[in-house]
Amino acid sequence: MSGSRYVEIADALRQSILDGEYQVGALLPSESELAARWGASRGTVRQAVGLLASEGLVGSRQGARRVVLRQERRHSFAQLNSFAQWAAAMGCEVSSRILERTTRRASAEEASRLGVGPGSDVLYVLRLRHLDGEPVLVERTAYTEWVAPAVRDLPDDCVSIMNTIAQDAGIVAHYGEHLIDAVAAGSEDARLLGVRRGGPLLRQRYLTYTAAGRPIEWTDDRYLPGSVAFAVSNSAAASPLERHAGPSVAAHPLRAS
Amino acid sequence: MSGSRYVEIADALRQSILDGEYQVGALLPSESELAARWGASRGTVRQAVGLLASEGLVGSRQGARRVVLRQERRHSFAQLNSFAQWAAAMGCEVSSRILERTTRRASAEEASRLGVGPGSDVLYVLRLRHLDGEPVLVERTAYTEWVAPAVRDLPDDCVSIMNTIAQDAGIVAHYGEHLIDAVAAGSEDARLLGVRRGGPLLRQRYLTYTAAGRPIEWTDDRYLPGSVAFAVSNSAAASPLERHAGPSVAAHPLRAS
DNA sequence: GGGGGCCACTTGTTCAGACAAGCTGGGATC
DNA sequence: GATCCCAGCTTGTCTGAACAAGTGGCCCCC
Repeated sequence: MSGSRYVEIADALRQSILDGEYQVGALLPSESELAARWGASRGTVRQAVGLLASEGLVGSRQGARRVVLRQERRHSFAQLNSFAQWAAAMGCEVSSRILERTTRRASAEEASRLGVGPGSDVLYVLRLRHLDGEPVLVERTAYTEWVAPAVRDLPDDCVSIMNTIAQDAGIVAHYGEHLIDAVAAGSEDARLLGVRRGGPLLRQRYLTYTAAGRPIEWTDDRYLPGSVAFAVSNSAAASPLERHAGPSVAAHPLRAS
Repeated sequence: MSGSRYVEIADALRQSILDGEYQVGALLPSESELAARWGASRGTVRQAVGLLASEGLVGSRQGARRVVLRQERRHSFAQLNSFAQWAAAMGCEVSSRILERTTRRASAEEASRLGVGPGSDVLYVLRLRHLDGEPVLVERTAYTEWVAPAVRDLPDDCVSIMNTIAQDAGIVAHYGEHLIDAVAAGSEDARLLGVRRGGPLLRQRYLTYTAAGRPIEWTDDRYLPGSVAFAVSNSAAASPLERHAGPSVAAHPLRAS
């Protein structure tokens, strides 16, 4: 693993922070010292600490040593695409059941989001997902036509559709755009989640793409309030240096259209 | 803008994308070509495109040219701290009114979040904020004792407390941690926002720090549903396996504690 | 025509060195 | 004793070079 030296260094530093070797508020060693200690160049060390900064674990100001901001682990935004992956990482037992699976004409919004013609067909899937046995999430997804064959024959209790079609059909979600807001529970939501109609639900709608920028699916997730929250760390000086890394994430409140 | 060379290059590229010179799905020039065109080294160009990637505008895969993912502007997560700044950038008229301002003992949660003793005082501020004349946000903030003097004497209609205390007292929020979920409107929320009690509200709670990691405030914002949504772009880059994160921002659904 | 392999191109990673800009602490000064 | 200034440290930016690894297209062969 670790194909990369800077990931290796970042992993070690992260572990030191998580283990409490560096307390919150403590100063990290200087880049030169870390470079010497690891036998790497300063540029490589900067990629490593840049990774940690992007995770919100450490902060930095020009001229002063880097500071430890947190000692808890945060998972990547990359996992925002996968409820199953996130739940597994949190140590929760997750299960899912597909309640409906039909091919139908795309709605105007679906067609627009997925970038297909208004008359195109999509595969509509309704799923109810549980966390530790409790129903917490109603998921409504529209898959584009070219993805549909990979999804059509999956078992109803498939835990992670994303993972499965990635392995079986080589369809990997590389990018995602998410819209998060609150919405009143509809009658179907209320019945499935066991809440009162009109009560608050946390809604996450998202579009995923392949690495080449081809849309895969448009999903509407509705969470039981209190079961999950979205956590975000940000930094004013968030200038992503050479790190390519990844996942970059840009976000901000948007006016609902 | 004076800033740095790579910011200058990023600004120019961003403008080209926004202007439609590069359409969604189009390929950007290679790094070498950009470097030659700008008379900069490849490293500097990589910093520039890394910035765009962190904004979700472009994506990249090893071996293939960078692709344009979007042509709309997205603001930085940095503005997540400031409703006023964000609204201004969106071209909306924003106004605020402080309805209550009292010094009282910190609640257990406030003390814990702000890292102060359970007996400490905080300055509690209740604000109602409008967008284009409509009330959309109820804001409840607890300021730590050392910040309180800068906030105590602000006028009731101060549009941006963050900006004002940054200019007047030099207190600048450098980092932030945000928790986003949905909650039922309480009776005070319902009265102020003009919704039914128990109806859905989008809640954003956040803690801001100075550059040195010192907590400034703990805030509970409740938005009228439909008035705003949070938008997030993510990219599952480099690491084929799980873990480590994104760049400028790390976030993910968290189980509410 | 279809399949396979080769190759040029592009991005990812790393290095070593240089200067600019901001911070900190200690010493000199008032 | 309080204040100011500076020298040294640390992070931010930039250069030029090199190799590794993945992509895409072209060409050849079957």
